Amino acid sequence: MTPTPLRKDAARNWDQIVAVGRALVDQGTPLQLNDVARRAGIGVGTVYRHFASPEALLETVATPCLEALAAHGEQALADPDPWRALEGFLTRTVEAQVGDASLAPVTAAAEDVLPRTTELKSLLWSSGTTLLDRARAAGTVRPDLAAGDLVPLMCGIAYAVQVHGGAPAERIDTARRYLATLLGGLRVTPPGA
Amino acid sequence: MTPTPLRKDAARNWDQIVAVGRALVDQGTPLQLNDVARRAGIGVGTVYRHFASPEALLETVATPCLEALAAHGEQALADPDPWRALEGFLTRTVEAQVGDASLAPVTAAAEDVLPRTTELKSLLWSSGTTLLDRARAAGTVRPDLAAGDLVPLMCGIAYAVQVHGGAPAERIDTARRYLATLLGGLRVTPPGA
DNA sequence: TGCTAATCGGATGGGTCATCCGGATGACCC
DNA sequence: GGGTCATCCGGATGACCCATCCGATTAGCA
Repeated sequence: MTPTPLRKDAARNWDQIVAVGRALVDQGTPLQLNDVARRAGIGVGTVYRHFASPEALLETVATPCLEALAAHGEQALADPDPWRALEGFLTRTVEAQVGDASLAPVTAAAEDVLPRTTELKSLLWSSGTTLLDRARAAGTVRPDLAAGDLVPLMCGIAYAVQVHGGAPAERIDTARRYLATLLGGLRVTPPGA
Repeated sequence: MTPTPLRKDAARNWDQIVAVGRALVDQGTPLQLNDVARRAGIGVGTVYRHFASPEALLETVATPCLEALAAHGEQALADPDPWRALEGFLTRTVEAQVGDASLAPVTAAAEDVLPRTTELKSLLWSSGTTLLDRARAAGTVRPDLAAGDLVPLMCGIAYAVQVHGGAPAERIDTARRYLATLLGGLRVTPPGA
């Protein structure tokens, strides 16, 4: 799977670049490869060789979180309650998007630059689609909601939280409130039914 | 109100610039003043004198639509049915955001560059707040939704529609579906109650 | 028609971005 | 342990985009 195991110094620099990228993302600074190189104490050429574009670095930074989400998505399929499974899936996904700034742009992007990202997103959407289909078949969600609506709605919630602003702790609370509102609109039959 | 009535050629150029800006916005091209000048057949300096930044031009382009929304907002206050008034207000606002690409960035921006924009947004938010408060007092909306949530949620819907993509006609349909879902989550008592 | 003040509009300087190539270094084999 | 080679490092470099400034021009007015 790894065509060339990467030389020792190259691997060290790779880690360094990703670490700086993660730090920049966390503090909300837009990724500029020239800037990343300066902060990492590494030549500009090295950074551009490892990551052809800021998007490539961003996707790399987001990969671990995407992997966790994809894993949780597959695991949610085991839940016998269709509505609870969908609810948990959406909750976890939205909270991850709000908590990790690298996720929102990657999930909203129509095109990916890393194959791994495409693969993970495909897995994640596949889980979401199945969960939504199951819930619809059980009659617990609006029938006019298609699988293609799942991603936009989650991105919309994340964006709404961003527009609302506030401290990180407050933002998670906001996200939960917005998601609860949306879920209330998604659900057809009351929870007690 | 108009400190200096603007010279004839200056007014002509102003109109020309706004027209080009409107055209660019409609076709989804990001506003670059240098580019606007070239397309309008006008010197770069002239464009920068009329509009200090791309945001200023964007806000100018969006102003007519904002004025219409603000007018409708005040008019909605006359509706005796609190829920129907709020519903109509949100519907009109979201549809305008989806139909006019200049609106979304302006409404989502925390800071404005034109005083007129700030004034119109303030009017609009004021109407929205009143409508929401009235609906909450009537017990027809979730009690945990604050006035500050109105703008983020509408921007979130508009963003979700954008992520969903598709042709303009399809986008309005998508917007209506998303808004219906959100409204279903907002409402506490069924419409017939 | 001539004067004045405002406007026009391109040439110009600063800044950012991505690339390229000579020097250096790690990996492998003898 | 030493030599050879492929790979990597990293800053200097060129191209591009943006915003400003000032000489030339034109509209408004007596």
